[in-house]
Amino acid sequence: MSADRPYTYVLERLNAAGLRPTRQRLALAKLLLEAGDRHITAEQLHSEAVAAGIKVSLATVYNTLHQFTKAALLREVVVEAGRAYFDTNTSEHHHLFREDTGELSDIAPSAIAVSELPVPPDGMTIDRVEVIVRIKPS
Amino acid sequence: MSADRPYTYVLERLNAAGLRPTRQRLALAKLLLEAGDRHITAEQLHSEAVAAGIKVSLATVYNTLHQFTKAALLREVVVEAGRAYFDTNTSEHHHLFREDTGELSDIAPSAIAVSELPVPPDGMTIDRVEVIVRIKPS
DNA sequence: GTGTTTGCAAAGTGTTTGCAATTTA
DNA sequence: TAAATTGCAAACACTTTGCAAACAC
Repeated sequence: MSADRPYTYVLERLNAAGLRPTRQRLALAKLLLEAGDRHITAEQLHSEAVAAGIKVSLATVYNTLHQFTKAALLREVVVEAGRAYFDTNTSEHHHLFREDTGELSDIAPSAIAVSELPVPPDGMTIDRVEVIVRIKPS
Repeated sequence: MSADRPYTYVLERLNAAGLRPTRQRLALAKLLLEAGDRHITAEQLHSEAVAAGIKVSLATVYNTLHQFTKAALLREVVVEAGRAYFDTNTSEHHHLFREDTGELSDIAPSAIAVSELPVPPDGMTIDRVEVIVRIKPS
């Protein structure tokens, strides 16, 4: 959410998804989308929101994250069993995951070339291809 | 664990990891490694073991899976938040994941070419590169 | 015998859900 | 006012842990 398109972008997406622009959703969208590309868990976002004085429950944060994901404002990334990360970068790209800290960052799609993808079985289509580069202290 | 190396392989690995070849560990190893490449969750393996008349608790299955992973008999694969899969194929390869059924299968490393990997930050090394091709009904 | 392993049940995580109260259009 | 949304607490699925009994060497 850059300065020159204040809420229009979010409002459009919410509207397209049939979601009312409530106080909580707008506040969370602001936290999520104003600071550039982010990778965040529900707990982290909830803490941030509370710290910022936004009255919102963890349950609503979870609901909102999933609604935003469905509305294409976010993308879910699975790197650790038992923790869901949400990525504000919804364009095609890959991930670098620091196993010691749980820190997740983007890798530009151009930085990794994936070729010769398998042909999916009949009646199936490729939803997406994820590349996760896992790094750890050497 | 093929017919011509009955328990030697498992015994060696357990030994190398300082793990005693107990009834439970040997039985689980047999289930895991005798049937070729498998992708299995702790619950699934526990069910199989119980069905096969092996007396083992779910806690022990979890412990054993992690010990086997540390001993390089298994590899853990993360494809879904909140569920851990263990792969009996420990060599380098990629995965095809059916999002509707949770079914996981291997993709030969030769089937996907990953190039131009990013250089890890200082003091970090690439632990591994995972490619997950997610498919769903079209 | 001594140290390891097991099993149970309890505790822990992260996430989802039911429902009354609140808010939005 | 009608329908959507929220918050709480309870329920959930999966996983880990503490500790006494059982087992391996």
